[in-house]
Amino acid sequence: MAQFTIKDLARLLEVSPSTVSRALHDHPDISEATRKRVVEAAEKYHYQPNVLAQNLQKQQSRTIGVIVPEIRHDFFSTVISGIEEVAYEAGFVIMVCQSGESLEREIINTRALVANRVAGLLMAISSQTVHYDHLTRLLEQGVPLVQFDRVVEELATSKVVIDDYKAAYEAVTHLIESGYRRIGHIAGHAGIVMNRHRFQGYRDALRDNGLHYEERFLVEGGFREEDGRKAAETYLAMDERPEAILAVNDPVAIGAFVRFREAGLRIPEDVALVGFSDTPAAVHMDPGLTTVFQPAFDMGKTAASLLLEQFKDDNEDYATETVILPTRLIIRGSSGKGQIWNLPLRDES
Amino acid sequence: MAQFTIKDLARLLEVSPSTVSRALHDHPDISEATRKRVVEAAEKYHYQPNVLAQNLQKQQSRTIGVIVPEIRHDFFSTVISGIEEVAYEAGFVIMVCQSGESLEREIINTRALVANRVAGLLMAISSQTVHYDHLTRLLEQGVPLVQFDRVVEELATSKVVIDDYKAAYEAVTHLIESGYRRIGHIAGHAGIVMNRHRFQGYRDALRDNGLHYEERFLVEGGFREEDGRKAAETYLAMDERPEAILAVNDPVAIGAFVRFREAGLRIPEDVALVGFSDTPAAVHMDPGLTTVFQPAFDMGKTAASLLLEQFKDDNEDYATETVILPTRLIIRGSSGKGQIWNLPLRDES
DNA sequence: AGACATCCCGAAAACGTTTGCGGCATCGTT
DNA sequence: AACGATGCCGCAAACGTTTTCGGGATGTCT
Repeated sequence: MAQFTIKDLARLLEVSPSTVSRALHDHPDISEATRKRVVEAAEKYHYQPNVLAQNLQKQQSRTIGVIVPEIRHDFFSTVISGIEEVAYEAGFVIMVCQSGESLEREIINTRALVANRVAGLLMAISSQTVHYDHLTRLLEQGVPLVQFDRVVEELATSKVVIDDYKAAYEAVTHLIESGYRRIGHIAGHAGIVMNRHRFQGYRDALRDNGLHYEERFLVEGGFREEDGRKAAETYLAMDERPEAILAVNDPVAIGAFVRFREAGLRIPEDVALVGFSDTPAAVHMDPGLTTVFQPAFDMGKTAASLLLEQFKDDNEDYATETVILPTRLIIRGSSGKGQIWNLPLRDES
Repeated sequence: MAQFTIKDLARLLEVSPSTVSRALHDHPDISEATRKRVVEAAEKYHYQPNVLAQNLQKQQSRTIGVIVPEIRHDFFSTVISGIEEVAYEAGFVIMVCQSGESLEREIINTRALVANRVAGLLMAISSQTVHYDHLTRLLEQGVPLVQFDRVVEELATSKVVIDDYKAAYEAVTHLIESGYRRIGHIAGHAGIVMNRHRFQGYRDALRDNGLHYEERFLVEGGFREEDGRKAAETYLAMDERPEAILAVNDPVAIGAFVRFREAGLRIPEDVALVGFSDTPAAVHMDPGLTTVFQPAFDMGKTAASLLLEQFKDDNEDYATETVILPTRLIIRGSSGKGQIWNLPLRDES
């Protein structure tokens, strides 16, 4: 149980711990002969450096912290996958926390991660994050932070997002071009900028196409399938329903999809649906769900890359950067008379 | 950038570092007065203990390592979610790595995690893990390890799995009771015990119902949708096809599902399908995919709990425990004339 | 008044590394 | 032969904690 340390190794080889340390790090002061001797002995005795001690001494660690609302959500787990990928390449390891959409827990998580002296932080804020004292504190302390997906714009950090406005705009434009006129929107909580952007894109697309925005067709909810069901209920209770609906994300779209089906409505004849993020399930719906593909994996990779970048230039004022990843509207059966069975289209880059 | 340490706090309060440390840990030797003084000052100056230093000193950390094949897979991300949940409750933080189904990377990951002195390890082995030297090494070093889902049985660790044999047995029995006779199986790589168990369950269910196993109906492949497609190709090329198929997991089932559809086959009339693990997409297929529900979230929770348990009794020989989680066959349209649209049924416990 | 226990607190070592500094050989140069 | 340069290595401090040990007050009891 007691670990095999650098001192033990030194004793066995009858050299000083300093020599061992230097030998293992290819320090020029060490002769080739002893270097070899040390390295071989280290191999033989399965010496494994205590990273904790190293980090303590070097005053920096090679772990990066990640906080997301829910790990199990397809989108976030894919982002994390991307993060781990580049972290692994760079010799980093990741610590992952989920806030469960709770501000309190998000705060505790950030505390825990900086207490663990992560080299930097990657996060997507919870939907209940109404103030950012914990994040500004991070910046004051000089902890590198880059936000992704759900970001607070006011904060001077690097960000990687998609162009929610444009994506929503294009999605609605597509619906209009497909002949739909009364177009509704199941929005997410307006506290999150992302949601406001999507809403604005929706609204402007209507305006630019000579349609006017009708508030009664706007339903606000959460991010889950359940919220989509509820929204569908609301629409079903109307005497005049929208012909097409842009949902804030896929689960919500799917929830509405299922509820409409249960009510006997045909998709897309009675009501068309467009989602957001291309969940694996989207392609397998019947008809397939038209949706805005979000490059989740890429998002994770670039967010992590941005953070690593930031590590290098340790000049005080690092120039923050905002990367906007391209989205792609994937048109399937739920929004027109088009094709039904599309092949899966995911980012594997 | 320089951290605010316990020494700084001590200097400001004109006490010794020892006193500060003790005060922050509610040590009885400290008077209530100074305790209060210290705690308030710590709060005021945003003192955050350096966990690295603590861990180094205490010779133990409060982080647990997790290694899975792929984070982005729905099943694993759900397991991780469960792990994080109980880890969070217990004041632990998790380090997550993915092996990408590569043995080499799995080895590197374990090395990195023990180098980081995690308190224990939770892992599901990769499909290419053909030897376990790295794992036996762990046990020799006394690193607590519990395996889940994909386990190597020979290893004397706690495990949490499902009864793959029984689940497969029941699934096939269900197919037989639904009137199917020629039943095929798209198996996973036989190197993984889980796959062998499922195969045995499949085979025994046939035997116990007076049907005999026909090797031509067994197709071996991987875990991904692509593998399901390929398997379907194989079946399509046969002059006599199976009437029903048990797939090793949902993605594979879905891949086959889609391919069969493309070939003009009707499901379940021309070919019935049963999957494994109840992916979110399964319920939204049309017809819905019959599948064996695996309590992924629960699996993560119990695996983590088992590990925490092991931390407590630090007696040398901890009694390893194997927990078998119950599965449930969720019957949907793909395996009979039954109901088509089921509501989502997932573990949220 | 002495003995003793009790209450707080500080000094210092330890956890496993890394690294600046200095020292001893050896070698080449004059 | 004396000198400086070079190559190789060890000493010891440091990173931020925790914890053992002990010690100085104060209080209590004979």
